[in-house]
Amino acid sequence: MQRLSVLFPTPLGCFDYLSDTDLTIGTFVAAPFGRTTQTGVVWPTPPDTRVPHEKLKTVLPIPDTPPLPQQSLDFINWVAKYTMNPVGMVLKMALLRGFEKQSAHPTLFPEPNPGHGTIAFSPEQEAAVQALIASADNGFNVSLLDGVTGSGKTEVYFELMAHQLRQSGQILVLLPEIILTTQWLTRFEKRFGVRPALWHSSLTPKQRRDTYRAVLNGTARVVVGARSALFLPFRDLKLIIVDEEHDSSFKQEDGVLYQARDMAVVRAKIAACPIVLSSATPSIETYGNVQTGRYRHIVLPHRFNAAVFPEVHLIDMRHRDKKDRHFVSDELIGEIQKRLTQKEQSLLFLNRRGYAPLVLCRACGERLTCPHCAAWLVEHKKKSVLQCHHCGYTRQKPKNCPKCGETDCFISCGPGVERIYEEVCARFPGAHVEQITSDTLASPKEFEDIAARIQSGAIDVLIGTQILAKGHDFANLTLVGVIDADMGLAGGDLRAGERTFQLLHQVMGRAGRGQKKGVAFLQSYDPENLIIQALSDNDRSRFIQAEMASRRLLHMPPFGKLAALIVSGRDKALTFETIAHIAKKAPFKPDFDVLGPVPAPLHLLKNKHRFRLLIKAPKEEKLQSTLGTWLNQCRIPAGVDVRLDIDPYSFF
DNA sequence: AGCACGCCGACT
DNA sequence: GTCGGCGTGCTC
Repeated sequence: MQRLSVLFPTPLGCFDYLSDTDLTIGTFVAAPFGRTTQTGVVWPTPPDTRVPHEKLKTVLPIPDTPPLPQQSLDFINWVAKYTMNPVGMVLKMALLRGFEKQSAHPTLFPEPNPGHGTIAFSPEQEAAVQALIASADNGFNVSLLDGVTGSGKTEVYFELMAHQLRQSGQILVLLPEIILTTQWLTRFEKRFGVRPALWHSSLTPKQRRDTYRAVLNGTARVVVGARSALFLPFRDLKLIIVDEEHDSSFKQEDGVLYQARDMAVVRAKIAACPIVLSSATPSIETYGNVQTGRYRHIVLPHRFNAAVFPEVHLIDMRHRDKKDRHFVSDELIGEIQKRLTQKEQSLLFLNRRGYAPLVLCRACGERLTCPHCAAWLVEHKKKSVLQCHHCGYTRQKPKNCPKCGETDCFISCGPGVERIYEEVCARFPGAHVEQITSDTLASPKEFEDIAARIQSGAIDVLIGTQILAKGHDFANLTLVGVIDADMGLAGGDLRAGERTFQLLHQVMGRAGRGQKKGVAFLQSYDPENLIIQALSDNDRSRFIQAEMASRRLLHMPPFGKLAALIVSGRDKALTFETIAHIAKKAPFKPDFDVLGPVPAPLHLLKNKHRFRLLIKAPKEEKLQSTLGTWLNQCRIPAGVDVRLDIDPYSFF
């Protein structure tokens, strides 16, 4: 009888069990746990001899299932330590509920053929390909593939994938969920003759199971997925690609908080394989790693087919007639008119769902807010409701003001996509106008349908949120209008400038992807702002230099480390007491700054009061161990939740 | 994390 | 008189 440690996908840590047969580390087992049987994994932690032998129960291995590879175990342990989460919670991300049973007719994943649809490269692309291939067999190394929109980055990394496919092993491609679209897959299929294995949120349970198994037994050679694909149990990983590496959706914002792009680099290191980060607007962190020489820089400076980045025009909204109630300026209206005449398409971008972000009483000024969050209710005219975008709370628009009782007194303030839609429809009654946001689209299928209609020319003006910013090229789209370029800059968190630059750059790049030249317009109330200026001059290096300089000055990433501590609870006083107590016990060290406590910008979320600390430390600081020792000295009362966000991206 | 047991308020 | 709220205790 062998005594062994078993880890479950729970925050509990390892439990000791017995086994009749010798089980290797990583074996999946069915273990009696309490009154149920749970699936766990034989873990390399030494068994705890203090647990008396007679308490131990016996596990059985799950039949016909290869063990979790050692590299997966190492990765899970590493991520747990780095993000300061229980190992079991990280294991939970690497397990698939219900994978134990096998499909009667499992989907097979055909081998992608590296020689299928080879294409001719520009000299620039060829050089990039050669540079990547030259170090492909040198074990772990990181390359930034840095190329403007339309420069052919995808084809370049496809070629590296082909090189790897001619040898052995598996390849992981991470994409932001939103660009896992037919268009990307079509390109893959053209190049490799088959579809890759996919991993994203709308797979069916069977697809999930089959894919998980195929990754585990090595028959899936190429897996393309959103961030969670990083935790799939690859048995022989030989290459990782992270496309759109700057994309903020790589940061997981609930449960275990992690940055998939950074963890992908760690995963590659564990696999001793190369990793390529690809972007037209690299993140400041990645750029920092290029400057220090940790990452190699491979540049594709030109658009393919001689297409150029659209000419950008700033529209200064400060000089408008005060009586003008429209949100789309006359200049932009004129440009749309031109496109309609020329039978070309226009895209208006506004990163705000609904009709109006705020509804207030004309009589007393009362703002309608969510009863569970410190947030305004957003008016949705189409569904004729008011909605909280943070917790989903929905209500009808009241007849009377809850404060002063006045009847029919509400005014809608500010624009959302629906309102721009209404305005454009009113201005161009004959045009085909369509709005696209996450709440007008029920499924990826619906998005494909709309994309096909855009492609066919059935739509003249598109109005949408960031769902439109990436993934699809529309050849006849020649005008992009950004309704509120300053929107993301408000609030001023650490990455506001970076996010705005990346998002708007990407949106503007949608114009002129075909043969015709594109134009972009930025409506701004702050046209002298450095970010807006860099965008309008299409001057990325100016933006990067300014951002780097300010981060260096403030000891912010990548020049220092950052962590956020968020304390939340139903009882406001108790929650504040807890964070005050934690703040008081903060270690005193040179350059170790604890800022706060402050109420979180969303100080009430889902009926929980929230306070924050921001921790700033030098780059050399062993942040996790310092935080661990510190928090171990703090008593956390029941009903209060303390979370750590290492390398935070959001500050709400 | 789940899921039990265990004591105090509003309903048939 | 019950149904059910969530407080704390346990899982090898």
